[in-house]
Amino acid sequence: MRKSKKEQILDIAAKHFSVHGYGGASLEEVAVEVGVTKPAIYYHFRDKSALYESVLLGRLKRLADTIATAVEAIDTPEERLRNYIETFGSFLQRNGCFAAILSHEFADNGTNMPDSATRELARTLGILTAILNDGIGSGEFEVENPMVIQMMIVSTLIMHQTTKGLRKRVATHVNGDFKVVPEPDMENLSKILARNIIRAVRREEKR
Amino acid sequence: MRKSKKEQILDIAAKHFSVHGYGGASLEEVAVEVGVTKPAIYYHFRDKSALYESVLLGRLKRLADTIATAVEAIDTPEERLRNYIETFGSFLQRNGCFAAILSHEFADNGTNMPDSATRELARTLGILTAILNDGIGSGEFEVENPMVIQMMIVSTLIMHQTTKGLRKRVATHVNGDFKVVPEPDMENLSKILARNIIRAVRREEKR
DNA sequence: CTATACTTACTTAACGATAAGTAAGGAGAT
DNA sequence: ATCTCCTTACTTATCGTTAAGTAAGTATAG
Repeated sequence: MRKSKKEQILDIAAKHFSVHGYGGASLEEVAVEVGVTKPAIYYHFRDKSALYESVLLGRLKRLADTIATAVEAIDTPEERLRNYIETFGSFLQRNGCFAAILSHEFADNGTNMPDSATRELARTLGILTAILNDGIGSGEFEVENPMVIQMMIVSTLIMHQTTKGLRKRVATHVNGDFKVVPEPDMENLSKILARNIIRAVRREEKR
Repeated sequence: MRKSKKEQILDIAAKHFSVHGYGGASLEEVAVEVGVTKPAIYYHFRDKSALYESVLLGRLKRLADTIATAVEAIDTPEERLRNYIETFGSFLQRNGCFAAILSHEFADNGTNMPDSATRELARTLGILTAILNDGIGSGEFEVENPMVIQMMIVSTLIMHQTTKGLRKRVATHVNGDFKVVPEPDMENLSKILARNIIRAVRREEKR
């Protein structure tokens, strides 16, 4: 069965928000790509911010749910941490526009984020905090400041996805004589990141 | 001696670009805050993109220079890596608007970045790549993919600076029963980050 | 079975605000 | 008299948003 106009608007809008951010996205352009006129959007959504909230909140809810169910079955903090990072990464990969939307939101310091969205974000980050605290409590982890580990994980995953084009341009100017390492795809990145994070938090005496 | 109008425009524009990004910043608002009219900006700069390039390039050049001179005197890869991260961090702290401008640029995938700017960014990142490769060559480091380490460092430093307000809002919704760790300031963050990164890249056998 | 009433899902047209950019002119110093 | 550094006044384009109208479908009453 074909998608309803409302679903199409949500999909196309997500794409435009991810490329241009909330302020930069044009409802006119969204409407044209959907094949309707601009006021048709206003029939389905109260205003631009309501459309944005709908786009953002759905993805944030699914992210938190996906991670929560993926992580709950696992026993050891180390494996839960690994799973958290890899699940986060594969979610970003499966939901193409999502990382870029978050990226814009971070750059804007959350100016256009409704409270409902920060709530879901808090849920996602809370799971990570719990994992880290578990590991610290059991003596498996040694963490100076969990927030720093959070930033290392979340910002790396999101930035990797978002800055793909920019990195390609930057690589043009690299005049190193060393071999260029191939760009990891999202799945590889999250696995490598997970290993690096675990090396950083694992207790020294245990190694 | 007082600042010239041109310097004032550059300063105020940097602030506006950092808050709203390239597309979101209004030259009218910049002009009002400087105390001139909009065409006065066009007297000093060809157009909006030229003003932006001037703002961005100056900072990127100083960043690369600052890091290059800070790092060159140091011998061991580990200490050079630590110094790179801490110098990067303190530069971001001293240049308030810079992290947010970069953050917007990353979110936009470098759409508004002139080639001159990607060149300087490549210089900054090239120094880091060289340090990592040195450490790998001498057997002190064990790195799966240097690009991942790069992302972990750069994105964490920038995101920490940029998302301060958002993190505060998110923290409101955290319903954990564990004690809340105090937010590290930029100096502490870069020190903690440096220690974490070094734990991640230091060779296992050497520990 | 059909006329009436109402809803759904839009379109056309236009509003006020604001954006980047420009042409022309003027004040003040050299 | 000319150069520097602006201002006034404007154009063109686009933005989010709203008002008003309409074709098509559905539920209901007679």
